[in-house]
Amino acid sequence: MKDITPQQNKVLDCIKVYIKETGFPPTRSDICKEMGFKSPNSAETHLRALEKKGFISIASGASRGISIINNDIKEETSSYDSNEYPIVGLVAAGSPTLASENIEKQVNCPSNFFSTSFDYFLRVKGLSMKDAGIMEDDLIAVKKTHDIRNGDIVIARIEDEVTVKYFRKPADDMVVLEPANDDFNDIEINLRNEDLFIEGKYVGLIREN
Amino acid sequence: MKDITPQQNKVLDCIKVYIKETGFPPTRSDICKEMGFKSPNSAETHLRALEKKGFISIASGASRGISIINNDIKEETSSYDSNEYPIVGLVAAGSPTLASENIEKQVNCPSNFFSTSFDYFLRVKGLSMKDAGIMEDDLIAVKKTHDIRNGDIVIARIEDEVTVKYFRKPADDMVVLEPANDDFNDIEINLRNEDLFIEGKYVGLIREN
DNA sequence: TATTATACTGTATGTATATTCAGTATAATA
DNA sequence: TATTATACTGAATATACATACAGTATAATA
Repeated sequence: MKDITPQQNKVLDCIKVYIKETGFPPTRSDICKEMGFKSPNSAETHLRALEKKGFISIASGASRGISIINNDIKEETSSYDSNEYPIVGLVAAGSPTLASENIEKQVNCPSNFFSTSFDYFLRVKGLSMKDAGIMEDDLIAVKKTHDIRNGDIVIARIEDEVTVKYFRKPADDMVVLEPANDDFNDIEINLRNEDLFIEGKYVGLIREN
Repeated sequence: MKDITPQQNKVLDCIKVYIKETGFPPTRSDICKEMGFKSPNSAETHLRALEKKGFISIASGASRGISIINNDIKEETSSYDSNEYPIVGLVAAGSPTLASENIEKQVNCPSNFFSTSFDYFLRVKGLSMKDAGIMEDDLIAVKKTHDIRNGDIVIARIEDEVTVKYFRKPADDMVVLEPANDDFNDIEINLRNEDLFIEGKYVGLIREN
């Protein structure tokens, strides 16, 4: 993308405004009216410059054949910084895959809703994290990551069993998954014998009453 | 909005696709190519019908002057049905007013985020509702209402003290506010002697970790 | 110093395009 | 049964539009 001149930027803006207001691009003549030009060729040369620099494309022969080339990545994510996030059911057994059959529904949520970004929601089953304020049917926001520290609440999978627990690693070959409920016992995993997969990290919670 | 015929719907779709692909609306002739018509008047009459029924508007005299009229309410409410909601700090004493000095910040949140609509977020202080999974610093979504049932979690104010508790009304002149934590005691209010104001009802919760 | 990019006015022209008019035919409504 | 809406073909035409050509002027590059 080459540098745009202030005047070319004005023309580009005027095109964008025109499209927003009418639903279709302006003619050379329309641009002249907006910009105060007296010759359609003024618009034409600006359009050719904008095309050359990659800001627009011009359909040859077609009237109003201007289309804005959107290479502004910010634009797409900043204005409506909301996304559809899948809710995955935490079934007693099985990996919480994002395959459509496991997705309860999609919810709209601002992507900066929690200070940490996240990838999906998991519906909690069971009360093993009750004392951490995580109750049955709560939705926890999960960030897919392997950057886990002691004390983090993680979504872990042992064989086919998915669980939400506190993470602690007392030794290189050992992980302890601790519930936040006295009625449950710690899960000790010897990494030499057993397989442990960390699906992600708990970064936030949503509950509906 | 009148009924659209299947053929008119096809034409409308083809216009939408054309705009999506090119960035500008089609001519009558373009529509003919897409739809297989042999006369531009076929497109013209469909356009007039679509205009009459309110699906598009046609700019007279302009080439490619078709614009899609978006009266799809679903579209508007599902995509960007988001609002700014204030976060009010639950101070140990004082009403959680929406006056700006009490507003921690505004957060963007889809207004249909919880199945029940709500008016503001309250930042929780203390652990009196711990066993209900409401922890210190959680944000609870509050709906201003006086429609309270036994067992609802309410935001109540006694004199200048605001608190979140289970609501129970064993008699006409008595209200019991019950914590969800054995370390705390029930609050009994005799409505004849004491003033109780119900600020609203707890309808949802958000926690950030 | 010559060249190129920017920034315009002004005129001209072929064609792209909207739009009207004249028909034909079918199904739905009053 | 008459009327209206739908769904087309086919031709004609005024004009909306892109686009090229001929200039003028200034600032930036090579």
